[in-house]
Amino acid sequence: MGNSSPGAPGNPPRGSRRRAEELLSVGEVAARSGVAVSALHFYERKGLISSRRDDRNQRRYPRGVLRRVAVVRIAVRLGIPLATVAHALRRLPDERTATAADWRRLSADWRAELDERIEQLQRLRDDLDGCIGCGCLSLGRCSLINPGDRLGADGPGARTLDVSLERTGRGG
Amino acid sequence: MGNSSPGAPGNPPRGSRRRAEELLSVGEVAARSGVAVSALHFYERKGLISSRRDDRNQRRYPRGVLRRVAVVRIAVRLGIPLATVAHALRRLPDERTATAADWRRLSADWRAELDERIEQLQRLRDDLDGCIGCGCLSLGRCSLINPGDRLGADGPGARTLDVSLERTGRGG
DNA sequence: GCTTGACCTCAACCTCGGTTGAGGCGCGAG
DNA sequence: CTCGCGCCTCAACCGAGGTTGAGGTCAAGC
Repeated sequence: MGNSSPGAPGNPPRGSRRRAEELLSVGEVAARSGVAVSALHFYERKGLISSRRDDRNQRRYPRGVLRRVAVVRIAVRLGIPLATVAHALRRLPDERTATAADWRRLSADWRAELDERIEQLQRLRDDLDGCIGCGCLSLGRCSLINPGDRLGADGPGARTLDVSLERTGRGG
Repeated sequence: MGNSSPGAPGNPPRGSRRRAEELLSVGEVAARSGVAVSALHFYERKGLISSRRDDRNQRRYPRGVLRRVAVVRIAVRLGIPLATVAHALRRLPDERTATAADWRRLSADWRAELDERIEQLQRLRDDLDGCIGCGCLSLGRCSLINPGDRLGADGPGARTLDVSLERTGRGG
């Protein structure tokens, strides 16, 4: 990132002053969105955005792409996997630039996700608070942990640390 | 995971009934903590836990390792990088099994981290709420996004989407 | 006395969200 | 004419957090 000035000296909208319908080059999108060109390519491969090509095979984006990119960045920050975002965005028309209702649906969905994640963290925090209170991340009593330490001195073992919350979803 | 029954038929605490000072085999730690053996090896490589070896070169863990593992799992769920956790845990004595004060310090630190992360998500949520209200993830007005879409029709470009929050810390 | 099972090591592979680099095209400026 | 840049493609790599597999040791059990 951090190359030339805006306005892209060289090629983009040859012989026209900027207009509402104007198409953006990848560099312009990068500059305006703050997202690296490489990331835009990546998003395109992942089906998060799409482009037409001009006579020189260069990507041309309708301005609506800025919204999409913004949405993608937000989703990433919310911890939503790109595949999920791609799925959601695929229901939007490529060209229609998406209606208010489209975005409303997405943002409402993510709001729910966010709520859930916040709640999980808050539960975790409350548990942690209990532990600070007792001063030991108290095994055996603590709701965060409950392996067989003091408790299971000889018991039938295999208590997992599983503390509700399954959203980490790793393991490949 | 999900192999044999607890008690590890084969080798572990040969010829002794379980006692408080007893050392655990890696399989036992795995069973009791719910963490895969491979992950325990991994944690050891990363300096999160440590083991002694018995006469057969097999890992033997003091029971305190269960606490450490629990703490590691919690930290992972909090989104704290293992390197950070390792750093924190390195200040604890390997053998001393850690005092209440040790854990208190850690949990207080992480509580602060957690608070911060919760706040970030809440800010995000509030912003998202505004967007649901206006129905468009409203570019140009929205505090989530502010690229040069309707606003910057010809302006000096390069508004990034940067929305406060730097803690995602990616980019390798 | 062979199999089974827990353990060992080391190396390779996985997903996710990208970045980096090599090699090439085409255009406009100097 | 050459330079530089904006773009193109494709492939490799990064770091995090592990998992998987190959190849070997050792003690117990049938």
